[in-house]
Amino acid sequence: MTPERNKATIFDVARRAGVSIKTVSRVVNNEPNVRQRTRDKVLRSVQELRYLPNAAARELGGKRSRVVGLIYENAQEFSYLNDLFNGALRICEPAGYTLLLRPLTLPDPEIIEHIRQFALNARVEGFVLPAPLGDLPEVPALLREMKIPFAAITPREPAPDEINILCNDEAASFSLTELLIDQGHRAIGFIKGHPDHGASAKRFAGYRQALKKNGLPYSARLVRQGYFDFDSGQTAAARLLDLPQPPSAILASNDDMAAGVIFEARGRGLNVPGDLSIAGFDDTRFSSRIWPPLTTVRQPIIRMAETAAGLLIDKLDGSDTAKPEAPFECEVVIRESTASLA
Amino acid sequence: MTPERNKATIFDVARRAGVSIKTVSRVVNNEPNVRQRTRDKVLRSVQELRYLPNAAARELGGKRSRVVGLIYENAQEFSYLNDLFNGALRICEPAGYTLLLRPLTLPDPEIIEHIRQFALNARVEGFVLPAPLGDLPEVPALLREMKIPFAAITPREPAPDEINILCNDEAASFSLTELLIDQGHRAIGFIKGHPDHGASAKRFAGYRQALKKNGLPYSARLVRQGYFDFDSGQTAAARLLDLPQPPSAILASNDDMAAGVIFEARGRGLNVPGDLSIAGFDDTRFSSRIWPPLTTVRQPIIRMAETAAGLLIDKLDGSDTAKPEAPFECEVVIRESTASLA
DNA sequence: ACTTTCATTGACAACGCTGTCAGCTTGCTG
DNA sequence: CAGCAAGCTGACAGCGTTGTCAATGAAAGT
Repeated sequence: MTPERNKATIFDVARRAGVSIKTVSRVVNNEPNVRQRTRDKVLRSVQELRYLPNAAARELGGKRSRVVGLIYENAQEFSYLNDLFNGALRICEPAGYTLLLRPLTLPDPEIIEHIRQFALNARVEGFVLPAPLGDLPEVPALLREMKIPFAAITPREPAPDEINILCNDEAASFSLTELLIDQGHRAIGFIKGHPDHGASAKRFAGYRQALKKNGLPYSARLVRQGYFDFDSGQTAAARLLDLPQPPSAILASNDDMAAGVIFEARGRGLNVPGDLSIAGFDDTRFSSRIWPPLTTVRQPIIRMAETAAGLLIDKLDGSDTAKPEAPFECEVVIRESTASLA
Repeated sequence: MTPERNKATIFDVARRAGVSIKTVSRVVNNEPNVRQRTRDKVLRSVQELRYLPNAAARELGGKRSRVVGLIYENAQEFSYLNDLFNGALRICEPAGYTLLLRPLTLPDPEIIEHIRQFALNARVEGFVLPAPLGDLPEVPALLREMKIPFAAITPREPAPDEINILCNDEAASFSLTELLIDQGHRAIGFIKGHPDHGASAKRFAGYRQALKKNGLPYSARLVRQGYFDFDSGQTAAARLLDLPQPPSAILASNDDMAAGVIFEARGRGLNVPGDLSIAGFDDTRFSSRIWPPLTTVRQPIIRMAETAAGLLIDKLDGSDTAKPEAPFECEVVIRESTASLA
């Protein structure tokens, strides 16, 4: 347990293994054309000396920084960001990549310049690009111009030649709406998400399809525009509840807005779910911690982030297995904010 | 608007300015002993070429990585982490430092090894060490052994020779308790925080002092151990409310637990704050989004993180102005979860 | 056995910066 | 005006890798 500082260089390893530094380099980088016996010798030497390649020298010599950037909209739900980061980190770290975060505040007229500076300063080799950044046309455009590959997480429209991580938002929204219909609800309010997010349109589409399939009329009066934040959810709910014939259930495009709906309902003395059923999307940290706990949809964000980072690294490492991923499955989580119509 | 890639090296700058690369290096690093005229010439050349020093070369040549590490307990409240990161980043980025995050899951018998590996792999020059990591004795011990300076945020006991960022937890807890007393509450329940957090003891101390100063008896029956998570808050609340003479107000040592208290109270059909006043600590994202919105205490975490990062960088840069910081002020935020006793 | 080919290995020059140290200026002292 | 210190500047050697290319060894074909 000597507290020895990381000291050994490639020369030490080479000498101990009786080979040249170049051979050590080959082994460490998993390059071909090294005899198995030589490889073993070197690996043993590496282990014994606890050799760790010097990242700075590696970058200077070889042009590869092994830095993956994760840019995100700062207004995003924290638990989403946390999952995103943890998932990506779980892949990057063991693969010897550094994961760098960069929050962005939208709207930002200079966003392109910010990203460009970040990419340059941090020598980012590839980006993980979560929604809604992948939906802003200028961001993918910039990255393509800079020839930096990226993995987009739930982009509005998947870019060919790039990595795309999708999930079946639409199907989940469909299921959630059907759940409410099955519970006897006929007038189901819907609060749309932020128009800049690709997910918004998909969730709305799922809602409409479920109505259609179940023979319920679509009424524009029951649909309000929201922006994924608490306040817009509350406002939209107020307007829905002010209708002469208010809905008996409200489906919000995310949990923050659903929390706003609950807030508004309780403020009016309404009983949830007795007087009003409420459902959301995302299963954020507090979805199960508010009263009543929220019926919602859970995305496997950690796994999506892992996959994004994994495919990105594969691409950076050149082991290009370019197989399009199947969409991830969202899961409806039924809690107590929804109930059968009395 | 040429999309020119970052190309210029120190040689290009030197040639254009008609000086040696060493002089450019001096100017870029703000070293002394450069005539003002020369400095200007170089700076102009730097600007014209949009010169950006190559970080890898800098580290390799100079032994300085300019990496600041932020390690944290993964179970921490997301909004706390988010503020922490944003605050630190706001200082690190313009100062030319890279801020690297590393979540840690506690308890972890190998935590020391994990931190050591991270420090070595990422060549971390200094750490920002938020609670509760600063309270684990082995963590500061390791960093001292590795001779890596750190800035501890709200550690249980400030380490001399290190940077300590404090806040007046105790005074805030005192104020919050007095608020309840002023509202007429006499039986005030208290839910302690996780014993590993230094803040827990301070918050508890403030509670006791307020009782004492106002001539109220301290009753151990009204105090329960919690662990900063929702469930422990709910459990503790259940036991307090089961008492033959339950409290009319409950003070939880953080908002997660306070949310648990609300959850439990509502589950029992209690009216908040009519039948039970509830207050928390931290002012997390959902404190104002649950019903009723929570009376709580807000720490200026962003500013604390900024200060931590700033002082740390000063230390790393050698501009050692070693002035002990005054504690930051917490602010009591009064919302609707507390009310006067009828 | 004698090429030819390909797998394996090594020597050495980058990579772009900082540290060291020596040399040149300048300004001041006596 | 010599002498000296302090201020300023530059030449050059690393720093620890990877890329290039040449050298060597082994396998395969004739």
